[in-house]
Amino acid sequence: MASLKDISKICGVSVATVSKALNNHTDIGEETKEYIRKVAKELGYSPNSSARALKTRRTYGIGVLFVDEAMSGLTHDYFSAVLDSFKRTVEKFGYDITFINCCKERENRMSYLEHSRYRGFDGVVLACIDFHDPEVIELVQSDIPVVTIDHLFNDRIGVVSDNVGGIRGLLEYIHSCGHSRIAYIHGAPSAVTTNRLSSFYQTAERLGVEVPDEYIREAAYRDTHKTYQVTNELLDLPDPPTCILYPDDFAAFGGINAIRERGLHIPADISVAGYDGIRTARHLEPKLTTVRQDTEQIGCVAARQLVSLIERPKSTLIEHITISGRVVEGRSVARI
Amino acid sequence: MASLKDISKICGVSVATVSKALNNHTDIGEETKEYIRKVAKELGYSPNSSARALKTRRTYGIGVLFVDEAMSGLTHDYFSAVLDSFKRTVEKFGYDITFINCCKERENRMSYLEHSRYRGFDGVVLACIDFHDPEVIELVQSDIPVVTIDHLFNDRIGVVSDNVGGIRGLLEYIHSCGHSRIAYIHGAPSAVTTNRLSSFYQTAERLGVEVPDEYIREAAYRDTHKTYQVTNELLDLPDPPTCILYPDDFAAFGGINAIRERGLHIPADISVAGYDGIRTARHLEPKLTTVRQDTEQIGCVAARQLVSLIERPKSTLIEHITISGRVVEGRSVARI
DNA sequence: TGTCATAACTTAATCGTTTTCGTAGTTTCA
DNA sequence: TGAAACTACGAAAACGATTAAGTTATGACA
Repeated sequence: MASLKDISKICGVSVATVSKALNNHTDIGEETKEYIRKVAKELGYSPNSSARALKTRRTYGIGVLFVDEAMSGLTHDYFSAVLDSFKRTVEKFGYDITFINCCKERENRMSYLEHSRYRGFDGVVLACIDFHDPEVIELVQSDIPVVTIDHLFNDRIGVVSDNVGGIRGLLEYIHSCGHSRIAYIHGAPSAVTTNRLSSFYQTAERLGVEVPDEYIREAAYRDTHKTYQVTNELLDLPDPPTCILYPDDFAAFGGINAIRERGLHIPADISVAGYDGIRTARHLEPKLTTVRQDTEQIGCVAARQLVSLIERPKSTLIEHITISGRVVEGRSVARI
Repeated sequence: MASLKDISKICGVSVATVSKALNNHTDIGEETKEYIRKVAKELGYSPNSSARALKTRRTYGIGVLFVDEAMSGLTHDYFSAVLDSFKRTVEKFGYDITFINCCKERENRMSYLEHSRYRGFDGVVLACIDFHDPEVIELVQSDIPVVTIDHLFNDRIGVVSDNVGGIRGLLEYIHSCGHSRIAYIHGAPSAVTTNRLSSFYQTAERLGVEVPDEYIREAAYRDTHKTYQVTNELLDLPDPPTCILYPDDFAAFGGINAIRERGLHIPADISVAGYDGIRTARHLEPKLTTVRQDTEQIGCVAARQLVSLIERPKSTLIEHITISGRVVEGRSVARI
């Protein structure tokens, strides 16, 4: 409530002096500063970020855009972990995060870019979204500093999980366990999916593992119903796989349920593997063999890159950064 | 980038006219409005929320404060579900949410209240936090509209899950399955814990279920290690329980692992129940018997109350609202 | 002693909006 | 026909902060 003007009146100095004193400029006397700080504290003064932003054109606000096909919102295990790390990191630099409004139903809503301009975000981070959406493209191509997660644009900074390496490692591990009939239920088409899928084929070929077409099935990320269904289809094949890879850990639960409903046991009768390494999967039986994505690192690196891009645009390299995950050996893949 | 001034120059009218035209005031001619709107669109005009906030003293921003003892941040299943619902609801009313900085390690950080004033939040929502923290109290007692979740203050709006009814229903169900040696591993002391615990004792007494002191143990919410340990203690008792209640679903996983390590089966050898009804628990085996909290409703009601408090302070009742959950019958409690 | 640098302020403009209070010009109506 | 009422717009002040440029007073130095 108290403003610089209030303090200036009490202290008998100009508003400018108060501003400079509180911002610790060098051209204000030490005792004056002390006095002003004391009065400011007494009045419970708190700066007004709106006024400051208006003048300095910096809000210290970062916009977060996240939409996944399943509309999980904040309940998305992988994203919420990345975001939490991102948040903690930018907060260290004095930034706050605000969500870019993504409900497309409102009449008279703003586009992502309009919303970002309205709020004056210093930068935005995009994750898990439909990167073909014209509104997303518009935002990415704008002059607002942007970092994308899990999708790359030519001339923008992007942080991706090492999907190629992840699938490679996972497949190598499964192969080393003695499996050669390996199915892959993958997620809906996207850059991530493409990378994982081609890594799957490539690695399989290198290992000499044959991949029949009917072993490759499309489902969707975080969709337990689809994986439940597709798993049943795979199990009904005349020559069913001995191991099934799922789009992610959560989606794997759907497959696991399908398997168990048939009275089959994991991994005795069939092996399964997930992807992500979500927290919950670490505490469950059978402990899921999966690729743990380094969400902490992804969020942190994305944050540092974005802050750097905002504060030192000239000296910030526009690069694509890959964060490697690691294969987590659970108990869901049998050695045969 | 374009401002009202830019538009006013091109249109040959005053800035005031442009402002009023774009805000659809009645004292501007229809054709003038049309023209101004057209030019605004051509220039890609977007209002500046900072300037608007400075003048109107309304940011349409809502602060979110959330800290739990396990520092789960956004990865907290229960909270993230509530928050997601809260977010969707306030967005419908034109508000955006921003996190109140909660990392207490920074030198020179702002208190929760200072941060809220700095950002000029129109209101704040508090959840799952340590309500004894002086900073939290300071924020709650301030003049900023506030809604608390899962904790009640006398003269503030609060939305709580019906913990008393939840535990009652759960215990009644378990009792109806034939159990009478029921242990309760509860969370760390808090209002929520107190309610659940007293409901447990009350219901047990009404049902004629005896509760030895050694059946009531303290662990912590979302802490699988503690529940793992305490579960072992319970199982080592000369007269172990036939059913164990856990602080929440996630914490239950720790107990489940302890049980399984002893070669015991759920629910054949021992029954367990959780609390929360988190998404993941719906897809797991054994499907956990639990109390599903209505996170959708909690978030939505909290949001509506807060918006009402902001926009119609006089006519908004300061009330405590209880949202009831429901017992979800899984397969983790045996009928004996 | 006069000049000049330095320290410690102040003045005033500005950021982009909103809003109150005018003020012309036009219409209505007795 | 003249007063009253409208219509459509403009002038200007404010919101709270920052900052470039200007202004004193003081001390240093040749």
